[in-house]
Amino acid sequence: MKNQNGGLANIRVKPDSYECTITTDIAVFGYLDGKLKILLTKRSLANYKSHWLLPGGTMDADETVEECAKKTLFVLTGLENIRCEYIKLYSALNRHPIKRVVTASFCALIQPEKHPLVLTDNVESLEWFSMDDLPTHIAFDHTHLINDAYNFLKENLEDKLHFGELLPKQFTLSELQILYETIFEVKVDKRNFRKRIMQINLITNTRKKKRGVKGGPFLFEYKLIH
Amino acid sequence: MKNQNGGLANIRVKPDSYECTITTDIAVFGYLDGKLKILLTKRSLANYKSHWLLPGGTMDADETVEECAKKTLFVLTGLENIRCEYIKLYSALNRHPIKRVVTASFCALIQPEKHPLVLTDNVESLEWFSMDDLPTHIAFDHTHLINDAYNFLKENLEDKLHFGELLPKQFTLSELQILYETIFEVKVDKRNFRKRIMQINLITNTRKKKRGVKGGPFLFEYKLIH
DNA sequence: CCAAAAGTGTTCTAAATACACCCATGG
DNA sequence: CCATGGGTGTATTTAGAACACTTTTGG
Repeated sequence: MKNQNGGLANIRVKPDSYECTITTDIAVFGYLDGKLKILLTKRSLANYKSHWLLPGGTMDADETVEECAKKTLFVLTGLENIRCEYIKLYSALNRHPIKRVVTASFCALIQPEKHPLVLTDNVESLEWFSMDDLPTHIAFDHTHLINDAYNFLKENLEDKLHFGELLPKQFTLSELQILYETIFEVKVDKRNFRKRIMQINLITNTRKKKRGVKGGPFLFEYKLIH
Repeated sequence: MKNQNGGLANIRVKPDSYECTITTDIAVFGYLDGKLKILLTKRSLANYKSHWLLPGGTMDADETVEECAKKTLFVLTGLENIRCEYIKLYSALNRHPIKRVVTASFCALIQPEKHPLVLTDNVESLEWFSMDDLPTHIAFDHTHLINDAYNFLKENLEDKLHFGELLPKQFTLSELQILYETIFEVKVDKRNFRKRIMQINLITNTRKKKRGVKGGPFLFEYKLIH
């Protein structure tokens, strides 16, 4: 029990108090080639050079952690206007080999086809990895961050079943079901899945049929406003 | 979109990067006089002097946010060996009138009778407040932190119904039910409540009867190991 | 026309809810 | 002995799970 210096807790402006680098990392998930993928960057700097890691960076004085996560994502990947959700905070002491760093992690869902990546010299490389085939060399504690993000994604989807960003604007119920089964690694009954998804009342039948597919399935889309 | 300086995101050791004060605040809930209460401290320093706020303080270089929350709680209130859970992170720019501060908030449940408070000169005052009768002058954005903590508490209890720390080791089912009804501000059916709580299989009937109460109710306690 | 995928309804089971009386104890 | 609170079971409703056949379309 250190630092019992009187009133420490209330002194939020104490000039000599410890200050810490805050970083953000963002787990961007996409659905590609029938697989759930995550976007990783290849590190070009010392400490874990050429290891893969989540896109992330240090927070500046004039931005919230969420703004930082979005800005960093743009700088590193060109991705813009992405909705992201805060996951959790990592404050263990040994996270970075050289310097103490506290990290806020975020999660985002996008449709890779609609969001082309832009490779800049800010990263050595940029790639979508299948969740079941992640690279072996991952920097820092990002293996944990990735797993935590995947679990967060599953919990959130299970509650809300809002996959909107992972699919094209219009999609068939089979496509939605396959996405569900891919993410959760389960098989579900078609009728029960449809009953459940329609009950949630988030998607609507456009009455248009998708051409080029046997059976002539209807196209659905997410309802506006929520 | 500022700070597009190359490789910023990967440079976690960049020497001139912004560093920020991190603080923790902890919402300690207790059940006293039939009401759910929260422990607040009275601020003795400039900026919101004599306003009430959650016990909190700045994180040091050698501690995680959770360690900081526990240490600070001890320093300010004498409370020790309290289990606490991380709630969320606050990083808005205007949270403190003078200095940028990023705060991690925590939640804890204790039984006030078992944990006497120790008033030191670290705080001006220290008091349990009913959740439905909070003081009017609350410092910083702690009104939000308090509400967020209360909602967090409710969500967690609803899932797990683990009130262990809020009651004496042994308690009657009526006491447990009244606590439930107090926290959630609802009335529930006695038989259904009992069915549900016994189904969860977290508490066990000691077969001892509580004396001094009409009807001679049995005393229950939480099972060990979980 | 036929193979492949889409669409659709009912039964069964489990969980949640509504509801009323008798029993034990303290005073 | 009586007033107060404690203890208990059943019937109903609702949500989730299991399950098979017909229709539409592409090739």
